Amino acid sequence: MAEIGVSGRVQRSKDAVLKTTNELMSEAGIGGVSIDEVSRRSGVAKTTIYRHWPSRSALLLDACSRLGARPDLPDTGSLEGDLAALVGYLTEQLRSARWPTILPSIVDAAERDPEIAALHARLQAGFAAPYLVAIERAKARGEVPADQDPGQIVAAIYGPFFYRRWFSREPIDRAFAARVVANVMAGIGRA
Amino acid sequence: MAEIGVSGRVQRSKDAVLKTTNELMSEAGIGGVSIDEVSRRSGVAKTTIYRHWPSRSALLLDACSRLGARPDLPDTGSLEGDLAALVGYLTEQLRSARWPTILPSIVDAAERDPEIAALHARLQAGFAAPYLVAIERAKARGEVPADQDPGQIVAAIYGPFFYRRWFSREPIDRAFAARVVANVMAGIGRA
DNA sequence: TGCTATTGCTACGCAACCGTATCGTTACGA
DNA sequence: TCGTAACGATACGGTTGCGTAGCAATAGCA
Repeated sequence: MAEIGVSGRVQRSKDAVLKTTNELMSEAGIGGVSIDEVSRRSGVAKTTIYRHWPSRSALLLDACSRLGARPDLPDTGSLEGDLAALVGYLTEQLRSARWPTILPSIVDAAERDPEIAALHARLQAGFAAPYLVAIERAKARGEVPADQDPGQIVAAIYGPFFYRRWFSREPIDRAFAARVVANVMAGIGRA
Repeated sequence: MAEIGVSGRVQRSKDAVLKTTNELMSEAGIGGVSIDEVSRRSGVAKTTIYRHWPSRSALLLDACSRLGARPDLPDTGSLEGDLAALVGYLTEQLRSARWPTILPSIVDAAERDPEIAALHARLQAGFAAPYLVAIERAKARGEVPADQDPGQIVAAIYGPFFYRRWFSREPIDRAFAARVVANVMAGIGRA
């Protein structure tokens, strides 16, 4: 009987496959990942891969679902402080993390594949969550008018960052981040 | 001698191929376009396609380079008015045009393919241009402080729209558009 | 140590796609 | 009308990828 320990043989194989899959995704996009290549690179036999995932898309789904790293929820006492912290983390992630390279693939696939769309929605919710928490707290403190749409604020923050990262491809530094927050705060002030 | 008229035989073939390529791109993404399928759907023989484009990627490049429709440059006399007009056009495009379906593919490919990256940069410049013109005019009128970074403003506008369209997938209506412009104007006021 | 689940290896069959070659057939301008 | 450029149809070779099968090797628990 194979009572699978946390680092049993199965786990080691799975980990190796998932790691290689992630690397390949960031190098070649989702479309550039093939089981044969994952097998070659990871050293795990193709047969074994198919023993753990029923199909290519199942593996990709699995690998993608492990992407979003959550930031610690900051609680500085003011919305501006919380946003500054969150945005600093985002700036760092966009510079060094691996998911920014992969996300466009997911967005593209989500445009047509409903399964990927569902996955994307989950990731998206994870991204937005800490901002929504910060905004709700600010509302509770009376810092933000109750009729303000939180989604609008989140869009005003993430939007410029994502736009720069994937569309205009301009650099994203602290000055940029600070101005995004300042603009958002100005917009809230006048609501 | 084949003096190619505007609607010669060659042009008809090319047009049919490009049209089909565009349809396929919006249905299946760039990665989902194959020459065989384009040939089947368009009725143009594969051989003929290769007579006009040296390779698959050449065809895709060509098709993608014909994407961005330019809006008329508005000139309402105020930045807010110009932005409202431009943003109204953008809202309409995001709802009904075909390029929003295709652009994620381009963004994804641009992440790795330098040729697509160059194409993407050209498209991007076309998108940003009318906004930059409006901002420059506003600066000339003294409506916007001269030290304001135009790129920052463009990001503050496009960002939320693109974020909603491809990331949060929330609806984009006139109310949303109006609030984006209002936020931007508020941010400029405090610069 | 021995038994069993798990893995590796090799080899398939099948499909899709790229890009080329050949040759007969059409459209169209001179 | 007639000649040539452009096109269509078919076939091909090569590559890559998916997913499966069969069997030998191995690791790890009992």
